[in-house]
Amino acid sequence: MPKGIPNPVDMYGISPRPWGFEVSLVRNGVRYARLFGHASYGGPQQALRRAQAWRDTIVKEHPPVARKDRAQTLRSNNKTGEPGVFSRLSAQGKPVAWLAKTYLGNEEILRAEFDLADWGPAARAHAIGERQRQLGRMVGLARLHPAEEAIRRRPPPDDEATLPPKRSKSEIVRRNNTSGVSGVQFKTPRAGHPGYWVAITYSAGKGSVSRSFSVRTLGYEVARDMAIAERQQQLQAKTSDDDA
DNA sequence: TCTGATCGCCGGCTGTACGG
DNA sequence: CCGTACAGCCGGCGATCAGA
Repeated sequence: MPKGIPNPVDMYGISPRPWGFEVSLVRNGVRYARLFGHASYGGPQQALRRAQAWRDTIVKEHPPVARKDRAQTLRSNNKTGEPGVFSRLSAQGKPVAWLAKTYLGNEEILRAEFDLADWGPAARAHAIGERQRQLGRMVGLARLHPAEEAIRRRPPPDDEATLPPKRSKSEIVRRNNTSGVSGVQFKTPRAGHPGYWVAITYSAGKGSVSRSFSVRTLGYEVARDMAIAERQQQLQAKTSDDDA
């Protein structure tokens, strides 16, 4: 998707990633971003639905500013101190008239001009008053994306609870995992060796703890099951340490 | 110990709206 | 018609973590 062109409605604020989806929205200069990995949310479809649900809550919690408010913020290039009010100069650089201008939409731009020749020094005040009347016709919120308003009106989905909860990193079985259990590996140090099962768990700042279960003494199945049970214990020790 | 995957964070680029 | 601000989209960097 090229830059600047809005995403399709379903994908508003959502960028596909090789590993999942990224949601990124900006409201009033504040950025709201979160990542939804395939692995963490139980597959591409579930990750996308989680991403869309989170995007929708952000859209609902942070509606765009009212167009009327936005139109009244003073810009850095404003010279008159009054948004939407400016003067027209003659070829010699002398003020000829005061103008009030308000952009209501593509087809409707309000303009009023107060010539100094007709109004004298009151022309500026008239332009300011006219600008206020013009703002009275400006309604609605700033348009951010074709999908934005529809999302804000949409009721929350009722099936969100049926989606699987987010999994922690240690629960994720990686694509290159060969045992089917994260943190559990089967190792054969050399040809002819019957091999052994290893349970290994990493904790930040404390390094890894691991324990091996020999196939020669326990048998393949028992060694594997014991390694899986050991991994469970390692995860429990890790999370209880985190709580402490 | 090395390598690769996940993912949090940040900033650049660009289109649109709007003032001048 | 041009300049500016804002917001969306995109991509990179680096930390964390687990597999090899």
